Order: sequence, then C-alpha cells, then structure tokens
Amino acid sequence: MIRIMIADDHQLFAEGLSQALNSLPDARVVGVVNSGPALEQALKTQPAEISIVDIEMPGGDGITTIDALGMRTRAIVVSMYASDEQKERAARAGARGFFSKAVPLTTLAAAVRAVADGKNLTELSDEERDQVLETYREAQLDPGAASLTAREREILQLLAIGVSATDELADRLYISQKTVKNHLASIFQKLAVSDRTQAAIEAIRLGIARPS
Amino acid sequence: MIRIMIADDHQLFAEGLSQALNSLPDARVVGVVNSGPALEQALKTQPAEISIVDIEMPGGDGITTIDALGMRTRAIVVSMYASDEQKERAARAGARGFFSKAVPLTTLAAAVRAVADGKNLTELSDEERDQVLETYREAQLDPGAASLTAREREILQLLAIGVSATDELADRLYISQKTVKNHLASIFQKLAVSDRTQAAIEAIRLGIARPS
DNA sequence: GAGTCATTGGGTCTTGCGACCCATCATCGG
DNA sequence: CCGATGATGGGTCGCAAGACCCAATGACTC
Repeated sequence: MIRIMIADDHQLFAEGLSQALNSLPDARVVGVVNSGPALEQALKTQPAEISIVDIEMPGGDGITTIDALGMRTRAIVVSMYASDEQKERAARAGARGFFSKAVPLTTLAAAVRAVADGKNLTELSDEERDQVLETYREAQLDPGAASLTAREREILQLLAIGVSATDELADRLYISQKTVKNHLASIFQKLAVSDRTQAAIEAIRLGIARPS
Repeated sequence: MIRIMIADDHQLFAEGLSQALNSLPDARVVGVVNSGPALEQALKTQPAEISIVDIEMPGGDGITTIDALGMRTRAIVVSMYASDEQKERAARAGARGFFSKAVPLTTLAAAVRAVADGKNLTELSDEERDQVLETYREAQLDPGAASLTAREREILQLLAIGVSATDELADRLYISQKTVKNHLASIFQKLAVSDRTQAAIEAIRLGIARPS
C-alpha cells in the first residue's frame, strides 16, 4: 500500500485528487494540506512514501518545500502551467516526477507507482518516461485478488451490487447453489475474508465491481 | 439524484472532482469533458441538471459556452483565479454559481444541491449565499436512511468497514448480540434490504460510512 | 500423455443469521 | 403526566451460510 500526502492550496483540486487516488486499490491518501509548511509539519507525524505537491502555492512555492523535505518523502510535482523552466527547477530541488494538471488520472497513478518503486522520472527523457509509466499502469492487485478467476470475479460483481443470497446468485449464473458456495469459499480464501459481506466490501474497494 | 457534467481542460482536476462528487449519495457525474464545445455536444445525448464549468479553457472560454448552453443545464463556474470581474461576466452569461477552486468540496457540493433546487447563487450577496449554502450542506438522504437512529448508523459504519459478524459487532459496541440483531432488523427494514451484505453496500453508497 | 487448474457438482455438519414474538427503562415532547 | 421513541435485552424457530470432505469434466501446458 502506497501512502500519499497531497499539498495544494486549491482545496477542491486536492480533495478531488484525494478521492480519486483513494479509489486505487494499491494507494491510500493519508493527508491533504494546503501549503508547503503544512506538508512538512504533516509528514513529521504521518509518514508517506509519496507527496504530490502543487508548484504554485502562496507563501513559499512548492520548490523550496521539496528542497526542505529531503529524504522523508518522494515528491511528485503537479503544475497548472507546466513549463520546461519549472520542470528544471523541480528536478534540481529533488522532485521525482513533474506533471501538468492536464494529464489523465491514470498517468499520475502510474507515476505514483513508479516513483514509489524507486524510479526518478525527472531524470528520464520524455520517451523513456512514457515507457516506464506504461509498465506501471496496472495496479499491483492484492496478491489474493490477482489470482481470482473469471467466474469468481463475476460472482464478486454480483455480490457488490447487492445480489447476496446464494439462490439468487445461482439463478443469475445458471449454476447450482452448491457451485456458488464453492466459488464463494475460494473467494473468501483468496481475499482473506470470512463472509460475503466482507467480500462485497473488498470487491468495491479493489475496484473489481463498480459500486452502482 | 442530481446528474452532473464536468467541463475542465485540466483532466486531473476533472477526474478527481468527478470521483469526489460521485461519492456523494445524492449526486452522480454523468460525463467529464475537456472543452466548451465538447460540453455542448455531450449534453445533447446525456442530460444533466448541473454542469460544472472551468472558466479558463482553451478554445473559447467557459463564458461563451455557458451562454450557448442556455436552458439545457444549470452552470456552476469554477475558476483558478477568481476575480470579481470574472464573476460578473459569468453571472451575465447565465451561470448560477461561481466558485474559486480553493473552496472545500463540501461547499461545492452544497452549491450543486442549491442550484439543482432552483437557487441562483450569483444573484445573492456573499452573506446570503453562505446562508443558503449552509442549508444545503447535508445531503438529502433516502427517505429510509434519513430515519436511521444514531446507534443504527454506528452499526452501519462498522458493517461497511468489514465488521460483519454479530459477535464482533456486539464486542465493539459493548452490547449483547441480541441487541445487535435487533438493530440490524430495523436497519434492514428502513433501508429495504434483506441482509447485512446489502446493508453494507447501501451504507457505502449512501455515504453513511466512508469506504475506509 | 501427464499434470494443472477452472468449473461444475455432490454430501454432511455446525453455526450463524434473520423473522417473529416479547419486556424494561430512560428520555423527550406535548 | 403520559405516550412515543430509542436502546437495551430475552426467547424460539427455520433456513441459510460457511467449513470440511470429495469427484467429474474440459481446457490448456509441458
């Protein structure tokens, strides 16, 4: 699980990004602050592998903040108006990634994974960087969730939309109730849960099923 | 259910906001686009009560777009650098609300509800507007969910984080298993569900419990 | 061809769950 | 002061759910 801290003075952006990143199965936003100094403060009590920092913030811009953070966290800079000059400065200050706010969420998610894995995206050429990001596009699912079979996923999807009774599941899938229970048993084992309620919650959390 | 369309050229912002608004129990984002013309196009096939429009977009700014939208949707403008002059122009073009991207999500959520309910926030003084927003801070919960008691909510919150077994719930709340079952029975009735799995899903959907 | 695995299904057994009945006590509003 | 409601319990009953064994088939790999 990658722990993320977000620093951005535009609260709407910060909160939205927080929600979005939290929906990833392999990341968790542990803090949202709105200034550089607040980020330094927050990281003292709450460690985070990754910090996403807006470069345009009032009261000491993001650059000086990143410099001050040093080794405590790895910073990814996001900017409204991404310029090469900004990128240069961010890289020199120690940022591991630099992105415009115009990039899709999936790109930032890939960057978070790449940087958490030790990559420094600012050292790479644009082509190299895109190539690296490509390899990190897929979330590393929980070891359990990754090994779910197609049928098991199907059952989880139904579970997550409220089809919880064994007989209903059996009807929907045109199989016997016994088979449903067998599938559920393996799902429980793989997800390390003990009943279908917990399985449904896990399914929603892992993004296996869209929560309606 | 309030249907929302988001138009913003900063995709990271748009997607994040989409996730955040989707987590509200009474709203649903039905489309995310990155330009004014794309918004007009999208609204032709997918109706939405509310459109959240960035005023700073390349290729014809948000203002002209709002003008063109007319009666099809009610626009709420968000801006990076909120100025009085921008606010004026937005109001004249027909926007029903105007907010800086620095406002908290809860404020925008309240504004969405207020505008969907027919209010025009741009016509109000700052004090009046804040007063109106205050009355819309709470989501209008489902008729069933609204009548849940404090204790029932508490049980739902635990359910939604995976505390599903009766004895565990009883332990956490320091009450007998029988009382837990009694509370669950009334929850099922109020939410019109038939078991704790469906109740947990409803709880997550209604925003009664934060999905961890 | 042997082996692995997904999918289907069987049986049995214990426990948990949900439906239904009930009572007690405190709090709060009329 | 009294009725309503919420929170706490009790009991019973039938069925569902989950844990544990197992087997047959088909597909795919080595």
